[in-house]
Amino acid sequence: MEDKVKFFKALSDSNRLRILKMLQTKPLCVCEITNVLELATSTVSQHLKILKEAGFILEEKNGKWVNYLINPLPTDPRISSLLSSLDYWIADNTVITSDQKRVLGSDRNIICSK
Amino acid sequence: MEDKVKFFKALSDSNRLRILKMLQTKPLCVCEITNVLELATSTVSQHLKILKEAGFILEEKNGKWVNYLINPLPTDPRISSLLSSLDYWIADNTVITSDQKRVLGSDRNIICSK
DNA sequence: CTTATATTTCGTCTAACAACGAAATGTTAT
DNA sequence: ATAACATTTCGTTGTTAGACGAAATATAAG
Repeated sequence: MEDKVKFFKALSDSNRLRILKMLQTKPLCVCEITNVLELATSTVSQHLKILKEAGFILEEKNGKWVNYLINPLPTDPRISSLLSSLDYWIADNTVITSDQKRVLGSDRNIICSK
Repeated sequence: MEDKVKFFKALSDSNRLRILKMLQTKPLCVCEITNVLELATSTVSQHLKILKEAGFILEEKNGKWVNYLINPLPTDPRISSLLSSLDYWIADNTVITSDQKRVLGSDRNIICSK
C-alpha cells in the first residue's frame, strides 16, 4: 500500500521540486545545487537520494563529481507524466525561474572549489 | 512557495487516498468512512479536514450527519486533473476496490448507530 | 603518499504528522 | 429538558522528515 504515495511523497518538498526544475535545465553536481538552495551539502545529498529512489533522476559518476540528471527513460510511465507536467503543478515559479538562471549563469569550477 | 506542494502533501497519505476513492463512489458521512478505515473517528475527521482545505472535497451538513463529497467544481484546475486521474496514480488498487465494495454494500443507519 | 575536493553516511535536534482518547459542540429523538 | 448520536476540537504520544555538522569514503592533484 505504501508505494501508492511514493511519488506524491517525493514531490511533497519544495526543495525537491526546485532540484527537479534545475535538473530540467541541465545536469548538475551536488555542489552546484547546494550553492543555489543554500542548504547543507548533506541535506541536498539526502534530497537527491529520495528523488533517485523514487525514479525521477539518475546519477552519473564523473571523477570527483557526481552528476545528477533527469531520468530520460523512466520505467514507470507515471514518472514521465509527472516530469513533463511539473510546470503545471508549480503555480508560482518566480523562485524556480531564478534558480534556473543561477544554474545557467554559473561555472562549477568557480563555485565548487570555494 | 509552500502552496506549491500543498496538493502533493494532501495526497501523501494512503488513508486520504482511500477516502478520496471511497467518495468517488458516493458521498459519505464520517462514521461510514471510519467504519471502513478502522481508525478513530477523530483521526478520520482530521484527514477530511486536510482534504477539504486542499480543495478536494466539500462538506454538507445534513442534520446529525456531515456528508463529505468530491468537489464537483474545483476552482483550481489542478485539483480536477488529480481527481480525474487518481486511478492512474494508485498502482495496486486491491484495497481501494475492497473499500468501494464495502461502502456500496453498507447502510449508514445500521453501521453508525452501533 | 599526502592533501584538497566532492560526496555520502551517521548521529542528533527539531518540527511536522498521524494516531488516539477525552472533552466539547451540535443535532435529533424521547 | 434529557438522552443518544455524530462530529470536531484538544492534549498527548510515538513516528517520520528535514536540517545540520562531523566523520567516513572516494577521487584528483601535487
